[in-house]
Amino acid sequence: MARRPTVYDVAKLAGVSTATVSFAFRRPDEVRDSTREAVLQAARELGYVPSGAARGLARGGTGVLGLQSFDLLTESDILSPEAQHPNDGPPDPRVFPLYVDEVQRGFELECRQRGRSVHISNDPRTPQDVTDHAGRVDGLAVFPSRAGLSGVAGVLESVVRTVPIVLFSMGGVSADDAFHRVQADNDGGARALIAHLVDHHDARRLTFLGDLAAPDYQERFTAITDELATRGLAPPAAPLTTSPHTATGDHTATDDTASEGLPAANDAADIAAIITDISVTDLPDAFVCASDQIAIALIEQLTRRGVSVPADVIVTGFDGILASRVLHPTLTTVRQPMADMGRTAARILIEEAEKRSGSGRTVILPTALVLGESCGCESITAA
Amino acid sequence: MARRPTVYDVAKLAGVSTATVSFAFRRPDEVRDSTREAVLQAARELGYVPSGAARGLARGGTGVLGLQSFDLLTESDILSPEAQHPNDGPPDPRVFPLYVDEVQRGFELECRQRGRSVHISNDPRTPQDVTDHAGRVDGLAVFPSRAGLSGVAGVLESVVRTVPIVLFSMGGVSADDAFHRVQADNDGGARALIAHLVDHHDARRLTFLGDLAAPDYQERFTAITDELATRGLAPPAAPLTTSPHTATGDHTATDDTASEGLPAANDAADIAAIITDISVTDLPDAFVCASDQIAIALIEQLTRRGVSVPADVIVTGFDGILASRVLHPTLTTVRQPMADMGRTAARILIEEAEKRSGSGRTVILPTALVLGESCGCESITAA
DNA sequence: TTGAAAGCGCTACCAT
DNA sequence: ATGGTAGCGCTTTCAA
Repeated sequence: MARRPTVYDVAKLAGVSTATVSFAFRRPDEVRDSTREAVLQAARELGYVPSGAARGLARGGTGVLGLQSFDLLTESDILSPEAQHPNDGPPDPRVFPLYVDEVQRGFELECRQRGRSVHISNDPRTPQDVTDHAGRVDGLAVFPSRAGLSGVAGVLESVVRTVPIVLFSMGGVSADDAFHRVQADNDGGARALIAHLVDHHDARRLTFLGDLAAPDYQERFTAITDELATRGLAPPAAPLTTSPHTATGDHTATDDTASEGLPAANDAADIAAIITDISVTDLPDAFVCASDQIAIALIEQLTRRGVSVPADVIVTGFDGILASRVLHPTLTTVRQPMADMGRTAARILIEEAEKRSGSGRTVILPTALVLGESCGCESITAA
Repeated sequence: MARRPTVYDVAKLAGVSTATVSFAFRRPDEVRDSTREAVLQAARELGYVPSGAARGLARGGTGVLGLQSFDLLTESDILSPEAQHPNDGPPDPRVFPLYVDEVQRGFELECRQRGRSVHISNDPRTPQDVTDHAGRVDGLAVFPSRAGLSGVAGVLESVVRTVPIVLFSMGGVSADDAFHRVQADNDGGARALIAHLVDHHDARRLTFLGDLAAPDYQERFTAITDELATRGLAPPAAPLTTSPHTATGDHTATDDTASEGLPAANDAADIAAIITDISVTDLPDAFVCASDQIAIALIEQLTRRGVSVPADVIVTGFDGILASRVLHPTLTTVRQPMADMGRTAARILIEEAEKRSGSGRTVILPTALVLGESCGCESITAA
């Protein structure tokens, strides 16, 4: 493949200046027709592809929005081995699309509509990864992740001073900073769920499943506890306490070295262990899971051990991902408006990239209780 | 938000040269510890985020791979109005994830694994859009699309001379060029499907549904026709003939002006019209659809008009998207290894970005017949 | 180990 | 309408 031709090459071949070449492309109507044609012709002839880097440099600002995704592979850790096909295989809703995927899709759709392209970057392993990615975009949307470790999150504090950043699902953190936030109404959703479980199913002994290090999960847990208290009920059992390491998604500049040497935190593994250890002989009235994925993995495990849902015990999820509707039993869960969250984030980034206001906005989107078979509200129609 | 600090700012604050700043980041071990610390400290203090553009320019080559996606919105055109929620709503497998989404996911996963980030660009509307996007990446993967219109596809011929490009699902086109191709074994899959329909269900009168302008669809149609001929049967009826405009995904440099003024081709609309017009009184033995989406829309329409599948007529799909497994009746279809296709494309691009060999590779991945309820092979368990 | 300086390819301002 | 040209911010020899 040949060296990429440049404006100079095109200019020479077309017998014009580089300025004219640039204009021919960017301001077609400010160039005489014949000239423009000559330039375009020369460009085609040379296979000229303008360097995005050079352009971005010269103009300052690329029309690109970034999405800090994270390693989806570890997401399936709580699933039974069969579900973890490494390569291809039939579509499995337990693996895709998940929460992140739906949010990402909304983000992409909005960007598409507003003429922006999307830059998807890996789970950052070092602070450098973060700055490198941030340096390529006009704004960055970030999912919470185990990146809270090793100072990766801390760097965001620094980055946000020059690049607009919106944090997904990071409620509960000091909102008095430059970060923008987009989150779901965990509180309202969790309360509605508990109200249903208690008032309608007379559930009293609940067990909560989920790593409280995740801001979202923590919010849900708190709301659940409070809503139970309101009814004079005891807080839910929560077998998983906050991990010793810095909280998932925590982005405060905490002592990095403390967690630097830790093995990658893996709440999936923790959850998996707990699910496996659950006592089948002493079941609560309901397992209230912090996410649909956890609920699904739990049901799978319970079923395997002869416990039937919802006959023997109620199980609820949270998120409302596709799998919660197409697997059986369908999940009683709280749906987050994922696509909307993605779209909102993109919108904020686009606006903010221009206004450059200093303080962060927070948008909380409504959630909705969705009744399914796993609480006994719908009859199970198929296996 | 402050002006983005540059190397110069950091250099000055740290009391070193810009070269040292650069080294401190990119070659940490070639800089004295104390110096490096000073630089890092200064950088943090300033909220320094290195410009990706500048870096890309200076080094030539960004670690980014591009994916030319296309406007998913029009994809749902053949669905009943209810399915076309503009914003959020419960997850609907008829809308997501589709073929492109699964391929995209594979592409992303592979990139993630190989340390590349992904640049997702919109459906190009002008040749410029194509070059602009191509100019930002080290390699580009492209889906077939209506972009064949208005010369958008033609420009790829020019672009491929300087940027590695892999074409998805574009079989049947002259393979003697610089394009790399990743496609599914349409021929084998279609033949297996026909063999099943004819040998097992004794189907003889078939109707094919799908715009033959799509290379994939054309391949399937040809294989179907041939396989039927092999059995001494008549070719399938194909109510939709090739559109008058340049073929979808066609990237040969055809006369642009001819199609320039045309309204955006919309095979979805064509299909929708045909589906609506289908005579309920003169049904074939089976409707062999070019894609799962078409099959699903068809079944929806048939059901609405009192025709039951598979009791009254058999319907088959192609692709094996998630919806084909979770809706009822489940589809008898041919599955493409979508994630693998995406991964393969990424792999090719990464390798090729280095080797820069001149000629294109073509990889054909295997397909697999999947039996479902829509041909009567499985009993329908739920509505 | 660190500094000076020459680009990388494009845009945009100032002339003409 | 077109040309000359000074940067944009970073990397990378080459010297010191």
